Amino acid sequence: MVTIYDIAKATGFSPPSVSKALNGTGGLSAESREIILKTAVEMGYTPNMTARALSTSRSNLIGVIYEDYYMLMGFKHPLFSEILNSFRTVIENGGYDLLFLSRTLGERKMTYSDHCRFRNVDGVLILNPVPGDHEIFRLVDTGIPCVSANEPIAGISTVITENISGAKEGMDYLMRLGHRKIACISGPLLKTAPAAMERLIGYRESLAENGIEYDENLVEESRFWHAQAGYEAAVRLLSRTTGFTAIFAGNDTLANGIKLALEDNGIYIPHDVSLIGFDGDDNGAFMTPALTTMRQDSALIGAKAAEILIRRLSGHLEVETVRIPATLLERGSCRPLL
Amino acid sequence: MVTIYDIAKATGFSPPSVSKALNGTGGLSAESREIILKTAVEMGYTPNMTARALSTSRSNLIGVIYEDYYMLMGFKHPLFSEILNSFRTVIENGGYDLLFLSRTLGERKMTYSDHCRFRNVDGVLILNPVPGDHEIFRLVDTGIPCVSANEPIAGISTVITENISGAKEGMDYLMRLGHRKIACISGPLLKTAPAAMERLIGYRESLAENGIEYDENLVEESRFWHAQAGYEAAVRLLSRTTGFTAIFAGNDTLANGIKLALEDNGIYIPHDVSLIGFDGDDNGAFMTPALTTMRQDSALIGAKAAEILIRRLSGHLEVETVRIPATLLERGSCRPLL
DNA sequence: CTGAAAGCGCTTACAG
DNA sequence: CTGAAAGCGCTTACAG
Repeated sequence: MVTIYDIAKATGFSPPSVSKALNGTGGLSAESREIILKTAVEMGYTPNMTARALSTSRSNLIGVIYEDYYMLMGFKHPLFSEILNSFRTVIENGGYDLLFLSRTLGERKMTYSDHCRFRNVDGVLILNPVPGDHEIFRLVDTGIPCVSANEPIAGISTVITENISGAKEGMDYLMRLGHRKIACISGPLLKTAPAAMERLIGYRESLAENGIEYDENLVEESRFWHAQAGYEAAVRLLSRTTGFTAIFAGNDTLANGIKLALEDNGIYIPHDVSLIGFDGDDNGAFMTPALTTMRQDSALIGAKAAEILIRRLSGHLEVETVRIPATLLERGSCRPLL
Repeated sequence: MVTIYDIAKATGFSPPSVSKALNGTGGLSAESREIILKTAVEMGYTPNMTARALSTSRSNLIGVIYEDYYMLMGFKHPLFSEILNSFRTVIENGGYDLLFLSRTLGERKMTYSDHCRFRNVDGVLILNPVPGDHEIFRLVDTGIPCVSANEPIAGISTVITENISGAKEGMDYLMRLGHRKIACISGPLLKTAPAAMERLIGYRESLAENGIEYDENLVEESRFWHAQAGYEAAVRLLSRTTGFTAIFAGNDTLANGIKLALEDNGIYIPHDVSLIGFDGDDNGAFMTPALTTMRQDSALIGAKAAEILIRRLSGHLEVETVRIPATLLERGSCRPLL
């Protein structure tokens, strides 16, 4: 392994001068720098980030909190994995590496903030925490630069989908197709993970604007976000009423479960009932008919989060909440009412 | 930030003694150790891995090569993401953290092996490389401990699905249902990523064992692994012949494209043609009918790969190839022939 | 059982 | 413009 001492010896300069040449810092004559850089390349020098991190206390490491408590799919999660993809691309272009934060180190328990100190992490992306986890707040309180994706957290910047207007837009689409009796099967209505609540607000706003009275008989809350929960919620809805021509689902996975429940009751999509989802999962394209849905721009969310965090790390302290619009992805699960 | 010097000062011991107590190394009286450990807890000490890594040249960092050149889904990839999930769990339990290896550092190009040196990575999981990438071989040649998942690489341990017998088992299932004219739409037949070839071998073995002649008219190679490629391959197949009652697909995503192509030609599954996939993607459960498939045990693959790498890092040098069986996942896309 | 010394590879003031 | 000194927090021989 070649070090700056080797380069110093080879060129006759001192280690600090080699360091300055390599980093482009400090005053150094252009020729000196050129000689040093050339020699470094010739000798196949690779900087040792561990040493640099120890002396500068900057690691260029970004911690990621990715737990996926609700879907238990981990990296398979259709939405968060996509956010992570684009986050990774942008953050790597910025010269940072990703490191997953966990609460254990071998057998030992540790906190996120322990892990950050342990690895000297520069900043954190809070992507997929356990909802309501107090450790997140404690981490934020340590003052380490954090950014959150798709979940608002007090005191730090957040990038999140325009859930309210997105849901409203999906409802407006159903309205344009002539639907008036529209059921809603929402995700779990938690304050700590407000997407479901926000989408329900959008549902109600659209009803109100279209002069339709809110009917709580048509609204059902699912217990989780997965397909099975959607199925069960749809069964509960159907046990009360079938007086609807369309269903607005809290997300795509729920929508799939809902579709199966309807089919088990002889109700077919889109012939008997129209169905719209939220997210734009790839899964929806595999359904027959393919699922019409409000697509979240996960790639943009991840990229924005990375940009904000990089800016934050270079001293930009302003806290901001960026809302990303959802867009209608028309496929085959909604039909116009005659 | 509290260091071992602070603990040394507080307890009256020397820094080396504190280090020994913390690491459980070297001779130290039980009482001394106890005092030191207790003080460490009281003072809220967290070890600084950067410093430790610099002095021991072990980072407890595992590099991951995850490129996904063929599906371009990144972490959304249904198979590799699942392998990564279980790998992450086991590797973290072993006291290691994950770090993604890339070929760029900010604007600078770098090799995987540069990145490993840069971060002082202890070992590498080769999960999802660009097929045929020479850099992989160069990395392996550096002697850094590597393990590969789902792709055999000379000189290092590999964990990989039993593609041949898995494919054969899927075919045998179709045979048991009475099918004799079975088409095959394989994935890209590359030597550098042999899954498709192995599954085709299984297809042929089953034919042979059942006394059926191989008919190349019934076999079509798709250009990629995604649904669109499956669609196109199915169109090519249909332009030649419709004389088959079942299709064996190279993977689940292809199967979905194949299904759409058949439907566009008025051929329905499973009524007119039975269809079996390979992988066990969640997507298959969203199809109507749900896709029958040979399920790869991704969770086991990832866990095994992590165990092997951990053993390798503790000095176990033996190179092994572990084959994991695929299992039949019966859903609704195959029907018995009367 | 315990500690003084040196070192891991780099950077940061500081002095010239 | 250039370099000698000290330090980042830890561990590893080595000596007592």
